[in-house]
Amino acid sequence: MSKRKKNTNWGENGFEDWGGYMAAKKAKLEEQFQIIASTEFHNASTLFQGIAIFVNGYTKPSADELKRLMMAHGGIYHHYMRPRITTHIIASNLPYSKIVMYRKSQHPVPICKPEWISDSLKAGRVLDYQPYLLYTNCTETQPRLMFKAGGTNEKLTISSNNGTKDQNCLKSLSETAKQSIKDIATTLSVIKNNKPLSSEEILSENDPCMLDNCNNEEFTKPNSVTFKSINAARIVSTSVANSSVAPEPTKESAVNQRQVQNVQPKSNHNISTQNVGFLTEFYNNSRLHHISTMGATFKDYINELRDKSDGIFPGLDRLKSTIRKTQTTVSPNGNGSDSDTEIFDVSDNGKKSVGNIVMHIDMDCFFVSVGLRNKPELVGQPVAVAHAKGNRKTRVPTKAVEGEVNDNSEAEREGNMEDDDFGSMSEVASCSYEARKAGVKNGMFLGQALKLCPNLKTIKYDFEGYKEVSYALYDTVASYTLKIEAVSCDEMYADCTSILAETGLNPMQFAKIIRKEIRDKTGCPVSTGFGGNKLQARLATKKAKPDGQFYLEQEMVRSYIGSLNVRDLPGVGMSTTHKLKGMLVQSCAELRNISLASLQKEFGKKTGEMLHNMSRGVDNSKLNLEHVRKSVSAEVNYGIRFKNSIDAEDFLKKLSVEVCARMKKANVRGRSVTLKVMVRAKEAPIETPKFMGHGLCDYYTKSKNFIVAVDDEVIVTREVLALWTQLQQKPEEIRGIGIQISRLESLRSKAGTTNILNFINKIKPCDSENKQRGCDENQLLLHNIEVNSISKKSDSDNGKTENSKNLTTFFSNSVKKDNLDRQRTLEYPGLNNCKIDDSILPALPEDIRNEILHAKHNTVNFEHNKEIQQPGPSKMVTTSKLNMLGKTIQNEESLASKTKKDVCLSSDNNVSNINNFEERPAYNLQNPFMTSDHNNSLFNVLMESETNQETNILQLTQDLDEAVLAELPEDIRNEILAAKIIKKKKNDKKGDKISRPSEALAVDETSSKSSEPGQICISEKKSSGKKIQTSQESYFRHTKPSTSNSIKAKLPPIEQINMAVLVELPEEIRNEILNEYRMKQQEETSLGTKAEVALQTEHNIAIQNIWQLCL
DNA sequence: ATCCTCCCCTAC
DNA sequence: TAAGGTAGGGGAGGAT
Ligand SMILES: Nc1ccn([C@H]2C[C@H](O)[C@@H](COP(=O)(O)OP(=O)(O)OP(=O)(O)O)O2)c(=O)n1
Ligand SMILES: [Mg+2]
Ligand SMILES: [Mg+2]
Repeated sequence: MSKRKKNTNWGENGFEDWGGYMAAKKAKLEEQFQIIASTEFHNASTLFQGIAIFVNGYTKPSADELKRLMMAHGGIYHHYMRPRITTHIIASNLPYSKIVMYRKSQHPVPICKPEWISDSLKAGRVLDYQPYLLYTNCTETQPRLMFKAGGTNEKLTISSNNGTKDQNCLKSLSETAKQSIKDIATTLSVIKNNKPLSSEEILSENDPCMLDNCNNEEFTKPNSVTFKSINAARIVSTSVANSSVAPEPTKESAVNQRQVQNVQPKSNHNISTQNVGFLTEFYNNSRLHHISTMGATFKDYINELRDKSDGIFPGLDRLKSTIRKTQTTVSPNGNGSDSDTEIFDVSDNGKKSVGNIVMHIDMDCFFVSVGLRNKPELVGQPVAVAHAKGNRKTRVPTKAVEGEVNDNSEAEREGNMEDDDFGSMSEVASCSYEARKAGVKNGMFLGQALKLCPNLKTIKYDFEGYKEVSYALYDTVASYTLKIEAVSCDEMYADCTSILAETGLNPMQFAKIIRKEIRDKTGCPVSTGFGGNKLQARLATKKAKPDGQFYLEQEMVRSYIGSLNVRDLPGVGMSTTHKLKGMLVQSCAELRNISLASLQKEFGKKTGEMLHNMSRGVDNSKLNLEHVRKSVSAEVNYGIRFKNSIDAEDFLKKLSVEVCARMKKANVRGRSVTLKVMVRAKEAPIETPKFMGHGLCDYYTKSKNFIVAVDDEVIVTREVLALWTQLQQKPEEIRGIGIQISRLESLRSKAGTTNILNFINKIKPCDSENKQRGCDENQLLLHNIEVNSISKKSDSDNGKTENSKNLTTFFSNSVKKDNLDRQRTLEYPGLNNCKIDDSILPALPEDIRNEILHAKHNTVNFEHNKEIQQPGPSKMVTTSKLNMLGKTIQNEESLASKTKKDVCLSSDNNVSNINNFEERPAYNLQNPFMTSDHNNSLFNVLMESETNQETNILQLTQDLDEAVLAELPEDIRNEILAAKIIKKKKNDKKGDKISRPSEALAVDETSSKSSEPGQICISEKKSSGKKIQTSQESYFRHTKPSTSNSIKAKLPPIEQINMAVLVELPEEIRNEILNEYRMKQQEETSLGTKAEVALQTEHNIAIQNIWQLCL
């Protein structure tokens, strides 16, 4: 087992600052979102008027869906329990402790199953909730746990009360099942200890047993109270053979099998992609996923509140009236000694009318504070939130864990851990201020944290709790103002200028009030900072913490900020700090001594200026009040272990579906998809230091553009799989996968391309080039080549980033390992430098082999050879042509070959696009081989294509379906569409009647079943691809087939035409299309069929309106 | 100049 | 064991 690389790069105590890693990624929300019905809300129903629900925990339908249902039918949805306001709690499963809690609350409300909502909806009236009460007869509808005992392999299974067996239970218990375990355990625990356990703890406590075999040491712990309790609770234990345990035994990876041998009974953690429910399980447990999605949630939430705002701010109004009352009762000279009245003493304020006042507010050690709400005994102690308990090094689990807290001081950990052995590699999400005194920091490995603070207690996550507290936080602030910029789930900026002006309070007074309010509502401490701008406010918060407040007044700005370390400045992280250190700058005061010019030279124009300004407390940025999302992504870099490409593709599909679900949820579509894979670095061990982590990796990205914004999972999945194919990575080496969608367009009218203004604005004034292209059918072939790029970087555990060259993974995978160490770089297509072992050639696919052989014989020097010899500053290696080949050049990275690493292949390297993706025959057929002018073999292929070009084009356009179109570069696609219109027009003139929707504008007839109308996906690639196109253009310029003249096409309904398509068209063509529709509309109008064009979505209505304007 | 793409860096 | 995600700002360097 290799050790983590030391963080030699970053002196200081660097490690904790990196948290041990570079940022990594994950993705995925509950698959439950897929069950969301596409409920339409056109008719304002008042079915649920007067009902205000709070959804607790996992439900089906999901909380999200319930929220939609309530809002659509006149009900109210509360994000957290609001005594006296919430009328019903909705839950499918609730831990006993929570039920008790709710029942003993001052204003108990019924706890109903979500079916009450859905059934009421079905019935069209609000049904009596009595039959839907949760736990009136507890086990009635709950699954029952079947604990299979005996033998060495014990598995939990569940059987629901109707007797059907959960097929997946062996691998991963359903949410409800887990909940049931919690419930029972909680109940019994309450009975035994007279003290309820939190659901998180119980679940976590039992997780290893639930998800794994039950020979887990955890299970044999003498004090495994909860588990024994469960056993006592009619949970049947039965023995299950391994083979029957794993529905897909073939999915056991080598790694897992090894583990199976080491750890005696077979491991069946739902912790890698080898397991069925992995994605959900992972996301359910990923703190980073949770804080990310919660961050997005609250940004949206603020937008939503602002949209719906009636301009009334209850909190502010209440405050104002309180102040008025106080003013009348308290003497105006403000000598009241009582703090409560002092707060409202406004008499001294207002004299110094400062400018804007920004408040920054941030919960103190958020996760810990939330977790400690019901563990008062731990307040004041060093506490950390982490998944593990820090017992990794404990040989004998002698320690009795009383469910709740893990007191590590009593744990018997192995004595001296090596310097770079951190013990538990579970990460500390948040730690209390007591722990911070010992040097513990957020993001640190638990093992290291324990070294610094042996008394550290760990507590479990409570994601539901975080969300509730966050909502309370946001609602509270939002009751004073909506000039809020959400930063994260525990943090925001608010412009308090008007609040302070209206109330007459000074910042500290207001801080006291709002902090108290938040603390009362949430039970968690919160700190606030005030200043003249965001920067000052945030730095003030730093001083305020913990549980405090601070107003950084102008006269203090300079001295206060000067005393700070540069690292304290927001935006200054490890890298910047390190660079500054090299400039002998440590404090902000020292930073001020560096000239603006120097800073800009070192860090770039804007960053330099930022540093310059920040060191002086200057920050001109405004609060970002209207947040607009620019990308949607999902990635997982944990637990990724593929045994074969089926595994990999399977996961890619799931992840694709996930990003699509996120797009839909965010009401956006994207025009670009990027696949990122993390690949085990050659020198990295197969088994990562961190359990199921990604370890030291290289990573590759590859992207594709669509012509029209897309959120269809079929399209996205297909493209992602195509990208995956092209990346040509060994599935076994993959350690992380990410899919990002960018170039978003909002489906809400905002500023997408569906807006007529954008439509018009986007029309390029100079379309001469467009015309030229529109007429040049040769481009069809020329452009029909995917030009993608692959980039690679190295990612190391210690966060140090080493850039490396691109790799032809194909070769890297094929070539003998020994050769890999040498720089048998395939400098493509300058293959004269290639050091490919000839012995591998026979193993290559014929076409590739031929290509290589041809290339090798070609000794012409390419321009890029010069570039290769120059150590350029570019760390990026663009390998467009190679990608098209489906291969990447692999330049073996070595630290010694820094210059080689910086090779930048010029983009006139060409490559054929050998893409065997079986679902796209037409595409493959039409893909010419691309080549440099010097590459004869490829040249010939190209010429061959060219020979039949005209025919091909016609075939292409005739047989075109969406799948094919999807693959085409944007330009080509436009041309095809345009050509079809033209053709159609010609045909029409000959007598063909225009009629109904058809394939013409690409809304495929063949795949419309799976994809939404108007979604057209087109692959394209710019940047490096452009050069290729250019060279090809010159190549084909001599051939100029007439525009298609035998294309049959019908006019699709207006609503199926996406504006984005039209926008891209040359004006000439666009006008023709518009004319067509004018004609059509006249026809339809005269026929009275116009009404048939019933548009259902807002989107389409918008489009229709646009058309009304156009026509 | 200004755009675009592919990154790196940062924050929570 | 362990759950290393996600979004945005901006720089480099090439295309226009
Ligand atoms: N590396 C990190 C940093 C933060 N978080 C989570 C847990 C934190 O509680 C929450 C909020 O982050 P903060 O930066 O606000 O940190 P805390 O709230 O924990 O402490 P502070 O009092 O410094 O705000 O985000 C995390 O999981 N991993
Ligand atoms: Mg915080
Ligand atoms: Mg925070």
